[in-house]
Amino acid sequence: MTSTLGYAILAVLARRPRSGYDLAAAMNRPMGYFWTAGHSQIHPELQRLVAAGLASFEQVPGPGPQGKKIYSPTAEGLAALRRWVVEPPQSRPERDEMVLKTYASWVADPAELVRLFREELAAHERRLSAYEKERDALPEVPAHGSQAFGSYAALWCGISYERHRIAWCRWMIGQLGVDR
Amino acid sequence: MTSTLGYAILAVLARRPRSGYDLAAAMNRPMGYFWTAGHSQIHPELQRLVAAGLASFEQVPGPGPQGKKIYSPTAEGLAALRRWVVEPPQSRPERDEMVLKTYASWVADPAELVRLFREELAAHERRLSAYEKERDALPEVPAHGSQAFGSYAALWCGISYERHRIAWCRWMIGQLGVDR
DNA sequence: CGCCCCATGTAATCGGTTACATGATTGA
DNA sequence: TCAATCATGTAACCGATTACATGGGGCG
Repeated sequence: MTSTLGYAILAVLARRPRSGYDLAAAMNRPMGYFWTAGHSQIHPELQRLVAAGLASFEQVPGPGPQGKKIYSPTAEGLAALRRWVVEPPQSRPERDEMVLKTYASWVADPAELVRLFREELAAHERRLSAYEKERDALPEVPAHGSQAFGSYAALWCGISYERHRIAWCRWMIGQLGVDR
Repeated sequence: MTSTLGYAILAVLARRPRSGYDLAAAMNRPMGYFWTAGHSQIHPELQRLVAAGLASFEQVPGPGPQGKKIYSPTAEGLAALRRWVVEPPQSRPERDEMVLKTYASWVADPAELVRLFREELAAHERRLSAYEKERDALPEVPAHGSQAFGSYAALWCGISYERHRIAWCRWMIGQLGVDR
């Protein structure tokens, strides 16, 4: 019906109507952990959603040349989101630069590789702390059907991912340090 | 010096010189697990690498209108690859459609969600088996500095990732099944 | 003879990023 | 009055995907 970006926008608007500006801010953080979009992508997509009858807006006074527009999903937009959520995801090809470097790591200097993976390890540890802090601000086991459940489940995935990545970095550092 | 695609190509050619066709095949499997490129992307990039002095080719007879071209990295190309491997990766924004669906899952039907995550779980279990099979074909602990080390370390990451994803799917299925 | 695999290329299109452009409100 | 923040948009560019285009070699 619409692009994945369109559904990402509907997913945010379904939680609370807001302006394109606030939408861009939400897609920076916290949603930016798993989906990002700049305002130059969001504004045209909002126009398309309105044209397709999936979203509507209310013009209210405020800053900016023409005031601001508060967007909401229409009933049709909400129904489309509900359908899209349970559809199988379209597989997009993986592109992981760190794994690519690892694949070619046999040509590189081990000491430099250890430095690289130590930096990577520290970055993932920082992200893990940030995720855990956000999770601890949510109810222990949010009821399914509540917005908090969506946030909690996404954070669970992020925390698990960072732990996997941390374990990998530690293993690499151990391997590279062993025989030298 | 060149694009990430260029380094991906150099990483494959550093293991063994080959034609653009074989390069495309390698980037489909097994390398396609973490980096992909079609032949329509590879051929122009090879021309750029040659123009930049990072790769060279030898024309040999074979099928195709003008025979085939076997590409190799030049000494300069290998040096560039060695430098690139230990540089910090340029952070590309995450885009995970499954997590996006999860974030919006509070609007959807729980029974349909369970079906979705069961399908996802099965797909990750299949991939895990494939990775483990490939890993078992490699030496137990490949010596660092050998090509097998790069393959082994990339597979270690893939296996760890699939396990993380499997744990997440199982947790989601458990959560959605509990209270109904 | 026809089909599949090998082999190399270009063109059109699409999603996303960066840069350009404008202007109102708020508060120091 | 000046700067930061709020606010909305367009244009240029870039990487990647899909489609178009050509043709040789091997095999049934």
